[in-house]
Amino acid sequence: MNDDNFFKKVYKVVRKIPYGRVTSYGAIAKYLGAAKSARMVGWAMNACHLDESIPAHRVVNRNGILTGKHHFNGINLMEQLLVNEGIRVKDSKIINFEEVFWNPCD
DNA sequence: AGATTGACTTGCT
DNA sequence: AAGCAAGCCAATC
Repeated sequence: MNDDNFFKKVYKVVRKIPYGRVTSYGAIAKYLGAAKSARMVGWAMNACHLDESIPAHRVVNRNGILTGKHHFNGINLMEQLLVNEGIRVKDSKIINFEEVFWNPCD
């Protein structure tokens, strides 16, 4: 595979997230075989600003909370995007998280 | 070069 | 039930 780096793998998975769906850092990390490396997923997202094709707003923590919204252009942007995709977000938290959750293994 | 932080998660007490 | 600690790897100070 051309994705030798953890980051590359993360990017690939995140890019595969379907519209109107979200996933969690742990789910991605776990899918990559490093369940404890959820932080690295976050780091990858931090660098995702270099790649506009990565829907980082569709990646939240396992609680469905938009923990990384502070890293976006605007505090509301992330929440706005999710709501725009039909995801019910309230106070930086996804209401129907289980409904919109997307498992990379699927 | 060593220490600290960071968009997290899981497990034990 | 709630709080604290450890683990992951890379980047920054």
